[in-house]
Amino acid sequence: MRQGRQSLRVPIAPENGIPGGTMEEKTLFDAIDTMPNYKRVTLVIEEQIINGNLKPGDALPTEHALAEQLGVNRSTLREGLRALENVGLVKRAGAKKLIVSVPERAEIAEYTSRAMRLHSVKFSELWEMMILLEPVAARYAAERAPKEVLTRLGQNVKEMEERLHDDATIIRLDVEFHSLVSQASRNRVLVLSEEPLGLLLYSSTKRLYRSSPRARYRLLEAHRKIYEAIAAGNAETAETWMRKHIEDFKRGHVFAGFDFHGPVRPPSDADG
Amino acid sequence: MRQGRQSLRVPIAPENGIPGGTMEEKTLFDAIDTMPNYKRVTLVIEEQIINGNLKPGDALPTEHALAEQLGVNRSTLREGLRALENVGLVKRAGAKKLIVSVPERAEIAEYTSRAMRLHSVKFSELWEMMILLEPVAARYAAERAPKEVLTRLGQNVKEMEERLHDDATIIRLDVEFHSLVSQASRNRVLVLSEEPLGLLLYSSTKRLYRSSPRARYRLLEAHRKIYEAIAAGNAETAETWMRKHIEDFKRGHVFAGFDFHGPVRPPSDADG
DNA sequence: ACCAATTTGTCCGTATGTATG
DNA sequence: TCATACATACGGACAAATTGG
Repeated sequence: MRQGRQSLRVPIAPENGIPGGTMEEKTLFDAIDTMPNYKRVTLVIEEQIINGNLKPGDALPTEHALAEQLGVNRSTLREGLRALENVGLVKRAGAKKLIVSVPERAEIAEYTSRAMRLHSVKFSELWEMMILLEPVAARYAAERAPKEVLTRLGQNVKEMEERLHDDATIIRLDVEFHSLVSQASRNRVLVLSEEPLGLLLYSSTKRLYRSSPRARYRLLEAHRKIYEAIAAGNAETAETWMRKHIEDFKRGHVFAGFDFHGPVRPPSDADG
Repeated sequence: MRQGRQSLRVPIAPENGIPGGTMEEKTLFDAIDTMPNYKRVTLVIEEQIINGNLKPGDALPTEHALAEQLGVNRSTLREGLRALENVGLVKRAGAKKLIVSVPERAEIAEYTSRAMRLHSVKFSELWEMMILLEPVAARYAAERAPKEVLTRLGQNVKEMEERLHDDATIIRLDVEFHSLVSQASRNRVLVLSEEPLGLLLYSSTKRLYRSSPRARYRLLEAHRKIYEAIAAGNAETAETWMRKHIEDFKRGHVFAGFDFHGPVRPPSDADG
């Protein structure tokens, strides 16, 4: 294959004179590459981003220019770009040009939660992680929460008070609350580990609050206590309440008849 | 744009009669879409995978067939496919056909660790997460380790004994050891959260063992103790030793003159 | 082991809507 | 307003590799 003879002029892209065959005549030139050019495009650009030659915010050359520089056709180049785009390493800035970017929290969380769902992780696995992360996040939050996150946390609680009977909203707020707590911990690794959990639980949580009318009051009360503890800088209390909250969540889950050791349900239908 | 008038024949792909403008003349047709077709291709296929209509292992139709079904040009379809390929949702099965797949542990870890690195997370953030996850992983491992993982753990320790002075190897084994412990915990969420940490620490760990000759002995000793505790089913001991191990790691790191609150270094040079 | 059909990888040329100057 | 540049999208083409007889 490869009609146009010009291959990528990149460090590791040999001219590939020997068509990647299945046999080896000599062990001299043992085995190598044969990687579609579109993939090489992805790799070289990715590399430039990772090693810092291309920094987030930098605008990429036009497709035409890039294609010419790399010595591939624009179609080929585009295939390579799409791959990067989908991973969040490049992004459109104004319909026109592409800029280098860093995958954002939300994207990462979505990617991870999807992966977990596809692996059919069990509710128990998820919960074990929650009971581990959330209380500590609350503790750190009480110790270090930035003012603006604290403010948003307060708004979150208030909004939940006001819209306590709007199912879709309280679940969104619930996920957001926990995300905010982790953000308040000022530990981005913690945030990136916590956020996918909320997304994964989205659907089962929805079913929970639909089936148990009193659950939402307990939810609100817990959030309020946790928020107050964090706002007061009381690490112990924040952690303790969060732990209770997570344990309560499990009880509610089991009580509502869900299988603790069953797989987390896919978000299937009606999850706007 | 969009020369060929035929848009995707998918649930949520409206014929898009109104060119996506920036103004709205009526609130009647409020706002929507205007999404490149290649992206829709990505989304529809992704959706089919997530909701289970396409199961891992299933072979996708040929590009020609797919393009026809979706009503787009093959080039467009390919762009959409590349995006999926890069995220691990589809994969090549023998140069010819694409099969649906689930992103594997390794891929997910790589993606996540790259994202964390691009976010310039600090060593302190990483370490806080380690001191949280690793001891618990060790505890669970002691309680539930499957035999084969236990075996691999033993092999890991033995191999480290034998190749204690091969820098590249001990670091690989170190990362592997912790990954194995998390796998032994039988909690895949834990695994997916733990693995990226090891990858991120790769480079700084390497520098650590180069600069501190005695560190590797402490490393081996700790791994041995942890392994024995896990093998004996002694949860307390396993957890305790792991905690010591992680704290020791921090001490070594600081002692070697690294900035605890500095960013984790990029893997830059020489990281085979 | 060879041939024929299929499929992928790659390229070219072109049309069109949109944004920028 | 108009011209230009650029991204999206299409159609057609062909070489190489695979697959099935």
